[in-house]
Amino acid sequence: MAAGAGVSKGTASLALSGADGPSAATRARVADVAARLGYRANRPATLLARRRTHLLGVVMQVRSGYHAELVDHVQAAAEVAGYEMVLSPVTRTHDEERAVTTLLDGRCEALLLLGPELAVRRLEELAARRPVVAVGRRTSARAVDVVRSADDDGVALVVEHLAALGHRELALVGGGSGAIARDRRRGFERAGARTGTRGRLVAGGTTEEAGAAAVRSLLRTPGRADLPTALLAQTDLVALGVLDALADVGLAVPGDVSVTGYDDSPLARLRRVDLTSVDQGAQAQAVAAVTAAVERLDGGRTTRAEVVLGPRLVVRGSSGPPRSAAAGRPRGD
Amino acid sequence: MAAGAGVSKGTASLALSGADGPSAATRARVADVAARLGYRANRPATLLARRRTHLLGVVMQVRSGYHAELVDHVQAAAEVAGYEMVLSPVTRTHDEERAVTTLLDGRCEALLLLGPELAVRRLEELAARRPVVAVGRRTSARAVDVVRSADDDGVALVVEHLAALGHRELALVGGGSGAIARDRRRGFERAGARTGTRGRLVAGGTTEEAGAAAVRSLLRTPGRADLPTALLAQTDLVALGVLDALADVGLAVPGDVSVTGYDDSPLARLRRVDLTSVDQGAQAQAVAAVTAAVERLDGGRTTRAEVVLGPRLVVRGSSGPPRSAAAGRPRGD
DNA sequence: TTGAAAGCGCTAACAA
DNA sequence: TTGTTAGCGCTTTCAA
Repeated sequence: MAAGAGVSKGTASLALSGADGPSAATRARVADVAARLGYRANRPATLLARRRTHLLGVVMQVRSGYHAELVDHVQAAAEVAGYEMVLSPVTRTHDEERAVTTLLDGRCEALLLLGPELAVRRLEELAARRPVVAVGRRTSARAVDVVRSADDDGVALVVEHLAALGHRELALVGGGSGAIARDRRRGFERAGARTGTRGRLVAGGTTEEAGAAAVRSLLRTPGRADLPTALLAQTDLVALGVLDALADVGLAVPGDVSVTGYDDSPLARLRRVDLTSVDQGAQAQAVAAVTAAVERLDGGRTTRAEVVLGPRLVVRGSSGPPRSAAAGRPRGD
Repeated sequence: MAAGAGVSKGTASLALSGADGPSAATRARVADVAARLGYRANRPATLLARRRTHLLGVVMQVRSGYHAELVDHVQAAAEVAGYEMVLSPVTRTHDEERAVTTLLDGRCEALLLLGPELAVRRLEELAARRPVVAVGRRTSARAVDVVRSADDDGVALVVEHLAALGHRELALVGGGSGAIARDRRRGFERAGARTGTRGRLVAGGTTEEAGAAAVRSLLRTPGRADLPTALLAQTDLVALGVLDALADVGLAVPGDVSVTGYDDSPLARLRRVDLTSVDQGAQAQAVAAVTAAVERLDGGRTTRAEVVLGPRLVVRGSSGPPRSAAAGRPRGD
């Protein structure tokens, strides 16, 4: 290739990478020969020889639609920043640790972990070696940058929306012990106090079935008269379970009960589901995550960054005024 | 690292890779030092030095849930075969051509393309350089192996299921000019002839909205009396649109009209959707695709392989006997 | 502005 | 069984 253009290997390398040195004429000649030969640099060789790789490693849950969306935007943001994204999926046979190891071995300069579930001490070990950004999840790991949306505010938006519709009895469905669940619970409680609504918590997991089970347990509770008029599910998937269980017992949504989800996943947008939900802003998170990594790599930042983005309420057909409120008001307001 | 164990670099390399040569004692010592130092081989260097990379490149549509499922299984199958999977996602900023280029530059030994949309001549160019497997999509490209499920048989399964329920008037919704659509149409027509059902085609795309539009156009057709009693959507997503449009006009499913989808995506499994669909067997396709690649790489196969897997009907709540059949039979059969 | 040469961290062939 | 050596295909100094 270099021989074909009558220049040395080194000059060809400079010409192709666009570095300054070679004259315009040489540049053109090299580009020409390269194109004619279909020349492409050997990636491993380039990566080995270069001082820096400009590789951003991303660990994603391959089955997660939300992660897919993030990855899409990270890819774009990385390119703008002059980096290349390398994907390492968590699958049935490759857990998160393995995914991270693959990226490290591949000489990625920074790690973007989507919804990481690694132990805090492991995160800290990693962060000691290179920039680590946790996306979508709070972590106490020092030196790990965090990009997430304000889960408490997100739930608060929902509570305020429901309160404005006239709901007074709310229930938060789902939970668990994670940081996300904790934040959402806190937002729920504070917003409840602020809006004068009564809120209760109903245990539940993160699956459709868990949502359905939560509703069934709620219906078994004595004093059915003061059932909540609105159910806030912690994720869209849980909300689907809630919707199912309500349909099973003949309760209308939003007539008898309003239901909301969280994530604004493609599911929520389906007309058949039409779920009021909370958009966490995948693009903004992706951009912030790439920015955080690049700031450490090129900007010399060494202090911890925590970027908390504002969520956005997306109102759809699954939430409406409660029966009592509708009855108590003049028709057609 | 080699120094630490008191052996040469070469011996250490052999010991770590498990090749035979080093004695058990040396092996242990090297493993020990490596573990203590947290030594990990530099991937680009390894890839550059090795004769073979044992890398299987996979191009996927990052937003596709079906591709995600395939990737999950490909990862597992590749590992069993002694290969490593490298993912190259198609995103908003990286088209399929770019995704392929990335894999080629990275010295992948074979390419698994999920639902490829590259031109036939481009596929042939690629296949001239290394094994290429098209997954889920027929192609006339010579030398490109194909792994797909029998789309005609899949639709035929649905037709037979509906015919057995008593349906006589069917409609296939969706289509387009692709190979997949063509196969499904053919299966629809042949199975229709075989089962004595009358089938019509309703144009439609591959989105939810297209499904809804198809139903609306069908309802505008004069002679509403002989509307089809069952609608076969070409994908689950299209089926969702169909379900919505039917609900809009107050037609019950499956009471008034039965609806079926295709893909058996997570969507179809949602209880709120509960869609009769066709499972294409992601795991079997993944295994077949990896096998095809490995046969060429290690088995010396040079003839084209086309693996056509049998789809599986998954009956759910969206299909049932037509009103007329139900009325014509004794109650409770 | 260019060429020559060293070296990135490994593997693999060959000698010992 | 082990050490030595020569690359793998690039990038990046340093001289010219």
